[in-house]
Amino acid sequence: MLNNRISFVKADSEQVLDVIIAKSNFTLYKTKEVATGIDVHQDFLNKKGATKLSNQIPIGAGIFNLSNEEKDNLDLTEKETELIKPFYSTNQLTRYFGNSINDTWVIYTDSSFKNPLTIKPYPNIKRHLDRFSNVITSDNKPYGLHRARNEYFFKGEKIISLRKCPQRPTFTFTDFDCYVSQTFFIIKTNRINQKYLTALFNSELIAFWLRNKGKMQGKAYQVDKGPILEIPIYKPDNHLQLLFSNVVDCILFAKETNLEKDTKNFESVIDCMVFNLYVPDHMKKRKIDILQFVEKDIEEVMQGKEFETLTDTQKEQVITELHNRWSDPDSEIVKRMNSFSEKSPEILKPIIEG
DNA sequence: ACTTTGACTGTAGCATAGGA
DNA sequence: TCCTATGCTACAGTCAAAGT
Repeated sequence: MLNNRISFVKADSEQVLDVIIAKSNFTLYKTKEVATGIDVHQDFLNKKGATKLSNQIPIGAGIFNLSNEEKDNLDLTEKETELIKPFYSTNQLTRYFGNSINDTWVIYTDSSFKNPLTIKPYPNIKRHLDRFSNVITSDNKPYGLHRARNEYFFKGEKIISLRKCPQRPTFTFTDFDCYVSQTFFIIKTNRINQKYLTALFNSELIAFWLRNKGKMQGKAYQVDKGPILEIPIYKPDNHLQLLFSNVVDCILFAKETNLEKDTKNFESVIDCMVFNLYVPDHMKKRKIDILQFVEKDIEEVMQGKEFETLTDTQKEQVITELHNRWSDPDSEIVKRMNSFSEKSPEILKPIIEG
């Protein structure tokens, strides 16, 4: 019992969870595809540290993290700039969308910087860190981060997962270099469409699973590595992954361009598409399956093209048109979505209302 | 030697009490 | 009645013990 989580699950929910788990056909690799963020230890000077340094340096001064201004003031050489990486927090990383414009940087020194000789080609960074040497507690001091992690995870396409989510699980798709602290986990895989996976993880169905089978801290989701690895992932065929990916593209573009601040409509459709993936026969029998209608709408509106290949104007048109269709109370999709609880009291209702 | 995670600390924002 | 002080809570961020 010692290392197992205890969960208290209502009887009707238990049955639904069994259905979800039975659908799982994909598992993330424990070390190759999921990792925690950087353990910086001293990001900015805190009160205790300032006292230790005889209050010669103000509280809040950057140590391993730097503001734009602090970074500029260091007058770094080109070589030194290679060590400075863009650092992101919850300010930039939201559900689905991450803003690539960062306001904080990290001096990304790995464990090789435990050897003081390694810092030689970086004199300005050395001078900066030397000012704080008395407060740096890193295993890799004087110049290395405590845990730099495998840099592979911070680069390119990946999903950033917020560890503590007060409202609902928060997964961010990013395609730019993105260095984060252990506030986050990083999921990076090429075995499944990562935009599809972002949609799935952000969905109501997975939130339901995490509430019951994951870890909670009061009302907050604590999405640790264990729960991430145990999420019952269903990997559909490429065609369906692409369908989800196109809807995610709409959300990302809308959030990026502030086209439509509220993308809740698209997110709800994704929630329902996920239901359809996990209990297709059940929904079809009750005439509340929606995937076929979503597919038809997307095909009509995008005329068989991929979202990413459209011009910005076309993208805007696509989003407006889909939004119109998916918020029209007379459309088949919306009618079906609104009748889930009534038509499926034994499966969908516990998820939606649980 | 490195990773995970429970528990701790700090703090923003809100509510309430108390004083002018 | 209004303003300020204080307390409370929820969330965010930090750290080091325990685990691998």
